[in-house]
Amino acid sequence: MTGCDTCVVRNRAICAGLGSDELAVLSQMGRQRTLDAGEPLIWEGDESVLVANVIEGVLKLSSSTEDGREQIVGVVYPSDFIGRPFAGAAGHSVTALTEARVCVFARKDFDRFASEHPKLEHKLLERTLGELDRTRKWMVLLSRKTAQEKVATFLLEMSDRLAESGCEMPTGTSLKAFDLPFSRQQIADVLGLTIETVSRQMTTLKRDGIIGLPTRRSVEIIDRTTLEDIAGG
Amino acid sequence: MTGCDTCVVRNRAICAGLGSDELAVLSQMGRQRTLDAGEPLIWEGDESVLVANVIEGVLKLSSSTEDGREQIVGVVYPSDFIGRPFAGAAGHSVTALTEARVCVFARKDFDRFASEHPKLEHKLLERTLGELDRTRKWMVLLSRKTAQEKVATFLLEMSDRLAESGCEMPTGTSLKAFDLPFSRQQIADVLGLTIETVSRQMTTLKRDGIIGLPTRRSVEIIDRTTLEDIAGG
DNA sequence: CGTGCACTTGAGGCACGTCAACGTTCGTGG
DNA sequence: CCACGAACGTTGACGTGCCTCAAGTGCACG
Repeated sequence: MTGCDTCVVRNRAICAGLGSDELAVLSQMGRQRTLDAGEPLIWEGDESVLVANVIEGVLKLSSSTEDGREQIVGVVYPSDFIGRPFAGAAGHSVTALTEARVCVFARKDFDRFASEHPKLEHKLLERTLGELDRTRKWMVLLSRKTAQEKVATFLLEMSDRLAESGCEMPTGTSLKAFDLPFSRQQIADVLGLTIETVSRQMTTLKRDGIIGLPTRRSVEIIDRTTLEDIAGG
Repeated sequence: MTGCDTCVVRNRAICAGLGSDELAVLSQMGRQRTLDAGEPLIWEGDESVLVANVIEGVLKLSSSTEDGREQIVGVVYPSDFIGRPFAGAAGHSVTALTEARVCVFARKDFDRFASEHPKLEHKLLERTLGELDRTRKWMVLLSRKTAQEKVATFLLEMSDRLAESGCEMPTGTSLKAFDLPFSRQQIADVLGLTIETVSRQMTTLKRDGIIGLPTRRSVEIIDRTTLEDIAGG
């Protein structure tokens, strides 16, 4: 039964800023849960019964059209918040991409606690506003960028966000080489492309010496400047 | 100098739920401003100096790639909130589509007031969460739907949101005929299409007797069921 | 009655999707 | 430890939906 005191995201998640007495109450309400890669946490359309903080791992938020075309509408990393407080239904599914550890709360308990703790709501508001900014930026990518630009942007964003969440380095750094938490299919789902197109773009970038692909799940950014030029916007 | 008491969005905007004394303070901080159609309120990348409530009219939130391709990332209606509290820079431009009336606040004043009034922050949080839901739903449309589906979805959404914001009718109704606050170019920018493609799809829907186009700015939904089928997802 | 802008319509090209075959990695059981 | 099969990824050939470019057409303005 690990307490919040030892939580690795203690100072970055929405819990930051709470006093130790408040934290004690909150930790009574929550419980940790581990997820295997591929394991779902929340299903699209289900009643919104739980919310959570990501402690470790990467998860996807996805939504599908009636005929089964999937689109990943968000990706969350350690210290990010999951779920939909103050509403009845979940607008999207949440699924672990890697092994993950999350701190889960019953939504109703959390709603009540949040309503009584303005500091927490403030943190949550800031986080939600940031997520909205990021989502809107992603909309431009989805509708106005070419496949080449999309893949380049994706690789750069991955390198930045993994560096942030890994957090062994000063903020502002980005990784030169890293393991993708995504399969090719999932990359396609993030970018609104097909698996074949993603594969072709990756191969092209590799052939041009801009990136390296040591194994199927790992990427090395060789010429970041050029990659940024290609990413554009 | 119209006060908040007589404000038409008084009970729907984030101000709802504030006591009359608090409202008095808030109204001291804000001032009403009218905008002509096409007039900008906030520029992308500018320092975030103001936030606002929409009282009347429709405004677009837009973002562009470096080479000038524009994407509309959101559309706001009466009672909606505009701007980015708690952050330095605006991620997107805000421009009036119709004549509009907004209630403007200096961002710093608003930030301070919000931090001291949990009820206001709570309303803002709910609104932001709702906006995030809507934005994510729109992402699926942008990346996974065909031009035909996009236009159909757009027309249905317009009819719903204009009915809501007009608010002379019970909630849940949608308009059968209405005036578009958008030019063809702007519709294209919302849907991530070109003006020609939008025009062609509209013509097709008209030829098939699903919609009517009495004038270039007005739309009549003749066969809503079929339109919903086409919109899909 | 022109002039200009918003919109429509048409012809043609290209980026990406589709379909299909093949290569590679990895887990499983003999 | 190797053999096998399934899942994942790559590559190629081809089709098509939307974009591009280029003329019209109709409506609103002086």
